[in-house]
Amino acid sequence: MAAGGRTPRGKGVTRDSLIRAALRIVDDGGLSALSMRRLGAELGVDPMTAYRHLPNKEALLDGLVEAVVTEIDLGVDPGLPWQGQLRRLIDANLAVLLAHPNVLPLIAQRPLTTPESLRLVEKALVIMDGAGIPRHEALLAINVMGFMITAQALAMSASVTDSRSTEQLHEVFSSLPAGEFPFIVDAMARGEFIEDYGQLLDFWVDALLAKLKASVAESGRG
Amino acid sequence: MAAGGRTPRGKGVTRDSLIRAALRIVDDGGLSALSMRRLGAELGVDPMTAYRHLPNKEALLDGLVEAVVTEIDLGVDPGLPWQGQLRRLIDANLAVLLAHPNVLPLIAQRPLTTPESLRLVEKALVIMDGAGIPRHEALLAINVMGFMITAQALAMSASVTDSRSTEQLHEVFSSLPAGEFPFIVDAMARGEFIEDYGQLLDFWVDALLAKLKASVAESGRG
DNA sequence: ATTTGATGTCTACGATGTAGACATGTATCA
DNA sequence: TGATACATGTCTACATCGTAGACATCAAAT
Repeated sequence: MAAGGRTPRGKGVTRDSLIRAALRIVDDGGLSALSMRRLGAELGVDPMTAYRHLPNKEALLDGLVEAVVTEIDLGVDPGLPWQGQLRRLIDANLAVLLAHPNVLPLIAQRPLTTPESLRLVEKALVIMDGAGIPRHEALLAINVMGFMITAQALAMSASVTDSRSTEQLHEVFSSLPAGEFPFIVDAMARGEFIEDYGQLLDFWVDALLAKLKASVAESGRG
Repeated sequence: MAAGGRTPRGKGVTRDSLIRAALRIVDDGGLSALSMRRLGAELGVDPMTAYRHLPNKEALLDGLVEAVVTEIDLGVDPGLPWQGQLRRLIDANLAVLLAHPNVLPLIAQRPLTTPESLRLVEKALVIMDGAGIPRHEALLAINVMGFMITAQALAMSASVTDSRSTEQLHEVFSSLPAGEFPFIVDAMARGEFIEDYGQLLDFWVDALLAKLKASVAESGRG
């Protein structure tokens, strides 16, 4: 049974099927729903089976992050100006992270040095090089982008998921000593606190692109 | 015994002493070293004692974050230009995070809406208001600062702590298919990858301050 | 003197990650 | 063909975790 070219030994569990099962569990149950026992159950298999394909749970989590990062669509229209190309990359990255909000805490804590995320880095380097941005500045910008995209995704998903963030947050703000936090209370009263995180995205992307543009001008002069 | 004005019931365990003990444990054993049992041992007390002062472990972790954030020195010289004042705030914040690198994963995952971190927000708002920065832009900038300071601290502490980041990272890079990642490999060969994270800090702070300056100019015109 | 409430202790439960021995079936080689 | 090795899945077991719930102790309030 289990059709396929190769005769599959056992029940056909692989590193890949384990990671995809884990992603399913995390996507609709949160990180805390993912235990090795639950993972085994998802595949109808003994919990210990996973350990034939992964050294430990940490490796499973690494695989989760890798799987999500691989989903990022790196296709950008080379006809766009470099700013537009970078923005596309950012949006694509953000979209994927928001599609798997429960994986975000993992992504936030792992270095972005896996081969998968390096594809993204390479792409950004190509774009920036074409724009005449000095290599050093490009690498700095890539770091900032990586951090901010994750942070942006965390903020956006938290504002949707957490019942606290929208509801209890207002409560916290309302009970602030107005004498001690005049500006915050005032901003709160005027409803100036950020609710549209798209504005936050535009803000920092704009700041970053402006900085890069300036560095092009400078190095061009030199 | 246990001198003090009030007659202390029991062994003098308080929410405060628990959190300080927890911070000690985490600071020199990592987050994984912090268990309720270990916490009890640190104070020479039954593990369950903590539950008389905290509803659950989550609350303990919240307390840890709160304790660290409270350490931030908010004193800035009002004689400095507003850019310098903001930079001081950033540096002070960063310094405290780096003093407790093991708490960083917690900070990265919690919303910055605790009363303690609001003191920092208020301070930043005051400075920016004095500089004529529109309230809306100020709030956006504060968000970016919060995220980037945490990310910066994570990057800096990881480059020190993780044996991977300095050592195995070079190994990963060396074994890259040069045909597929020409720019990365090239940058690697020239030693252009970031090692001094101070440059990263300067880079994004500069980008942010420039953006704010521009928004002052614009709103002044309008 | 009696009650009350706060604090600390003890025991116990279910869940977790994973080590180690064992079973089973396929591929390899004599 | 039969013997051997290896890969895969299973089973049992253990230490550790967070924490519920009953109990003990003792100062403060009545």
